Order: sequence, then C-alpha cells, then structure tokens
Amino acid sequence: MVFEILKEEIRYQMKQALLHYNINEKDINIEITEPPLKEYGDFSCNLAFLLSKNLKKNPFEIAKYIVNDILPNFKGKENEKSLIKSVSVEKPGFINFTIDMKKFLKIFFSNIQSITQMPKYGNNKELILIEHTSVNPNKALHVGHIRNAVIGDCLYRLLLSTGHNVKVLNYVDDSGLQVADIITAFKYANIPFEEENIPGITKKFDHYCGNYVYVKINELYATRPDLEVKRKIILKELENPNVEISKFTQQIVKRVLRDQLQTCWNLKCHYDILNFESQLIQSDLWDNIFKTLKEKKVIRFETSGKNVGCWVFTSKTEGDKVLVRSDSTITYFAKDIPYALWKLGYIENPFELEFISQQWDNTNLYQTTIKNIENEKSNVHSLIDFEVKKVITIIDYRQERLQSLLVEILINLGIEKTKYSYLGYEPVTLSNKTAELFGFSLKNKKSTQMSGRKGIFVEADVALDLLIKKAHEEINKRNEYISEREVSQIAKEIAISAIRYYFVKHDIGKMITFDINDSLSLEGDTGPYIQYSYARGKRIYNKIENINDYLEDYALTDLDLTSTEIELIKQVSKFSSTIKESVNNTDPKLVARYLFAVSALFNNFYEGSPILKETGNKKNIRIKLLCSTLSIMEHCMKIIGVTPLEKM
RNA sequence: GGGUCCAUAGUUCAGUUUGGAUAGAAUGGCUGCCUGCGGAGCAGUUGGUCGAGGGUUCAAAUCCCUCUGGACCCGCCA
Repeated sequence: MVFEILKEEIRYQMKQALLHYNINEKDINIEITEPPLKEYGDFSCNLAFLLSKNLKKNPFEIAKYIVNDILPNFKGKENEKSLIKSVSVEKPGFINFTIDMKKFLKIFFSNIQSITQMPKYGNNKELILIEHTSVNPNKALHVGHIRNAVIGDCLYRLLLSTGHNVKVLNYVDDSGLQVADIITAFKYANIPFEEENIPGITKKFDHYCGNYVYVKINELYATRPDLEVKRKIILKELENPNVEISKFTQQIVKRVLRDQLQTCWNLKCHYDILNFESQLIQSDLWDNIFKTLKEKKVIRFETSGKNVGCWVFTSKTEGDKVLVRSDSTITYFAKDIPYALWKLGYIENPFELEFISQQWDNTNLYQTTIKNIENEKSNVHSLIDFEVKKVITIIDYRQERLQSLLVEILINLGIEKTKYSYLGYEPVTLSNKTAELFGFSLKNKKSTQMSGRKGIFVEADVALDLLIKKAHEEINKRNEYISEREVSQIAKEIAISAIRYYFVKHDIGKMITFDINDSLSLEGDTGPYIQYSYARGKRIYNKIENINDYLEDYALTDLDLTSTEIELIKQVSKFSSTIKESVNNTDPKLVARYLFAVSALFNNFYEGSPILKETGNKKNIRIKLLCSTLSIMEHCMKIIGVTPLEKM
C-alpha cells in the first residue's frame, strides 16, 4: 500500500512532464522500477528514454531538463506532503527518486493493520472452478502428479484468500484405457487382486496397481496379443454401467481413488467435487451437445476423404479433428466437450452431489451421481448454483493442443474465450542420480522421463516418507526432551511444506529435474527455511510480555533504523501488490518467491536486531516490525501450504 | 514433413510477458560467527563468452532472423 502511494506520486509528476511536451500519456508506457543499486535511490523512471524517441534528443539531456526545468518544485518540497525527498538524473538518462524515509516509516508504522491485511477483491457471487490432479485411477501418484496437485491447490488457496468464490474439481477417468489395463490384468492375466508376497510393494492398493499390475500387464501385451483384444472389449463394456465388468471396475476404481486421495490429503490438497467419466458417458449430456453442435454447424459429417463417415470439427489452426467415428462411437477428445460445458454451466445439470467423506481440513468432499428422476427431492447440493465466471484446468502441457481445440469449439458455441482457461505445466523428470538410485537405465541423457507404463517413476508417498524420515532425524538432533508423537507430527508438517514449496516455486512452463536428495532439501530456498525463520520470530513473540502495550502506541521520534530493518519494511510493504500480481497472472509462484525473500530478510533482522533485551522506542519499533512480518508470513504460508510451526 | 516450447554459475533454478544501470538466488567448494531471541541460521569468498552467429536500438539474457543441441505435439489410441 505504501509502495503504491509512492509510485502514484511519481507517476503523477511524470504525467505533468508529459503535459509539458503535449504527449498523451496513453501513448507512452511509463515504468517506475526499483534500481539495482542503493546509490541510485529507491525508485527509477524511464521517461527520458521513452521521450528521446519522440523528441529525437539525448535521453540524458531530456532527463536533466525534466528535473531542473519542468518539475523544479518537485525537488525542494521537503516540508510538504511529498514522500519523495530528492530527485536526481543518472548517466544514460534515468530519473531517480529517493524516498523521504521518515515520512515513509511514519506511514508504515501507523498503517500496519491495513498493510498486513490480505487484499480482498473477489466477487462472492461469481464462481471460479479449478480442476486439478485428475490422475487415472489405476496407479499411485508420482512426483509429476504432485506438481499438478500442488499448483492447483495453491491457486485455489490464493483465490480463496483474496475473497473469491472457488471450488475444486477432480476428474476421474474411470472408463479409460489405463483402468481397462488393470482390469484386464485382474480378469484375464491371473494377476491377483491382493498384494500377496510381492517384494517391493507397499500396503497401499494404488501402489500395488501402479507399481506391479499396470507394469506387468504392459509387459504381457508383447507376448499375449489376446490380452489387448480383451482390453478393447472391456473398454467398450465399461460404457454400460449395468454389466458385471463395470461393477467390478467401480470397486477397483474406488479402492485406488481412496488411496490416491489419501496421498493428496496428506499433502493438504483440498477438493470439493469428484467427477467421473463413466457418468458423463451414461448421462444424456453428449446426445444434447452432439445435437447442438450439428444444429449450429460447428461440426460436419464427412462424405469423402480419409475421415469418411465421421463427424469432424475443422479447426482454424489444427486442421480436422474427428469427434464421432464412423462406427458412431465418440473419441477421447469429444468426451471433454460435455465436461467443459457442464463446468461452465451451459447445459442442464444431469448430476446431483452425494457426500463422500470429510477431508483433512474438515470440509466435505462430494461426488457427482446421475440424478434419479423418481427421487426429485433428493439432496441437490447448492455447491455449484452460481454463475460460473471462470474455469481453470491444470493440465500436462502435452494436453494443451487438445485444450486449445476445445476452446475453439466453445467459442463456436458462443462462449466467451475468457471463461475457459488452462494452465499447462511442463513435466517432472528424474535426475540421473535419482534414476540410477531407483535402478532405471540411463541412456546417456541429462534426465529421465517418467513412465507409468514402464514403471519408471518416484511415487509421491515414497518422496514424502523419505522427507519425513529426514525431518524426523533433524528434529531429534535439536530437541532433547520431546515426545515421539510430537516429533512425528512436526516431521510430517516439515515434509509436506518442503514438498509443496518445491513444486510451486518453479516456473510452470519449465521442466523440473527432480533429484530425490537435492530437491528434498531442508536448507536454503525451501519450505523448512521459511518455517524456521517463522518459528524463530514466533518464539520471540511468545516471550514478549504485555504485547498489546507495544502495539497500541508508538513514538516516531528518533527512528534510527538499520538498513536491514528498512529493507524488511520495504519488503513487507510490497505484500498486497505481490498478492495482486499473483492473482492477475494466476501464478502462485510469485507468492512463494516473495515469502522466501521476506523470510531471508527476517533472518537478517533476527541476527542483527535484538528485541527482548532492547528497551524503549527501539524495542517498540522492532516488535511492530516483528509482528507485521509474522502476519504477512502467515498469509503467504497459508497460500503455499507451508505450515507455521512454533517448534521444529 | 508441419507446429510449440526450452538452453543463464560445477549443479538446481529466478530474471524474458512490458528491452534499461555492475545478470540474481539456492546448492556445492573455501573461510569466519553459538555462555546471545533456536546455527534447519548469518556474514564473507569462489564460480557466468546468458547455446552460437547476425540484426533492430541510445540500450538486448529479454525483441527479430539463421544455426546447433534438447523436449514435446500433430491418430476413426486413450
């Protein structure tokens, strides 16, 4: 907030300069940035460079002219309201501003309450839907899936914290090829349902299915083509919910899903509704949409060429895409259309919501079921009775092309482009060291792509367990008198925070090379580092007696703060603008990076500015700074899912 | 063949949307700092032809072109 005021003041003055030159401010993109060196002041403006094009003059001369002649009174206004103490011109043509620190600090310390408040600007009436995780229910989550879940969950937390109305969906492809694979294995390849005496398989059913059953059946296809035939039959049969194989499949899916959710809940991910592909197929959604697509001439029936007999969508950029095959079955891609339209609320809802279970955060998880017409009064939940403002889907970037096709179809149906968006993230690969450690062959590459089919992956549960163990040891090193139960509790919180922070801090569009040792570090730019600096701060906080006495009044005489303290104050001041930027760019990474920067500055402050043994005004000021830092750290930690700890 | 994305310190990554001053973190290596509010920390040091070449510009890691290396997408599979 304080920063915004400052920037606005500078911007206003720069606009005055523009008026002098008779240039429309809209034609020129004035940037107010922070210079790389302290000697250049606190803010910097590029106006002179921009004008040099129009005026065909040396930017340095323009800058000097602006500062000395156009805005001369801007310089000597020290006793007025201005927050700017001085203006200077630097080498190539920068106009640099120095803050009047006394005034700045005065505003900061008298507005701590509002500065440290979470900015709220969502509209509660409009609903935002986020779909994430959506892992095929035939295997346990691996570290690549965590990336999806954590990004989605952090985005959810970010939007929720800023006052938006958000719900999270998790799509379960319970009738796809991957599920058919393990069903084939159980039914026709003599692979038992239960994990009996198979080495290296943990107790969880999802691990058994993913680590053993799925890999095994894929190996068997090479020598048993009959199994692939069986799989194809199963796939077709799964479209009918009443046949025996569908009922069997539902049982298997349910067990895998239960275990997958456990992993997600362990990582503190929140969901509201589970959607099932089988229900989308069984409902009449597709029939209605197919009709509409035909009526609106979005798709056409091909009478010649390679797609003869199919219903085809012609994309402007991607060419032809088959939606309905010549045998009248619908393609994988076509199934996404009814789901997208359902999410957007553009079609009559054929589903009702059924309570499944409570989650780790005491919220309820629901699943869709097809409406029972005879039972009209059944509990139709109001969870999605809002106007859907936006749907955001977190997807593997390899699906981006299909999603862009989908958007094209939605636009053809008259839906605004902005309503449906997707975030494609690059995959997680394994570092050579890690691949080697888990016994995967290397092939002379920089990193190894994971593959569920080939059994090349590191499971989420394995990574989490490893971290818990590591944290456990560290806690025992540091705490002599502590109960085993408490150690376990804290170790888990540290491990979760480490994983979540790791997966959200990277840019979504860059590949991550996952190394089981380096990536799951507890030191440096990590979740535990943030937790540690928070714990240090909190410990001081708890030792302050009568803390309210310090927070109420303040004396602003003699504010001789250290440079570290000023840096921390500046950083804290950027809280709300960082949150806003993060929301506007739908990028939770920005919050993570900000949080780390605050934590690092706080550790500096901690080393150099003692609080408890300090007295008088200095103590007062430092306590205020401590409290405001802890407060914004809490906000940010909540968004990232890094647990605030008082002891670790 | 058509298209998308990536390449920055030994390693893992920010910075590229919107061009700005001496390219930043973390980690590793080396060196200091605990009778102090918790050393999971702090300070210092080491380490970069920003893949290569050209272009645009007062100014390029950032924009444009070419090339090299890598990943991926392009099915009546899901």
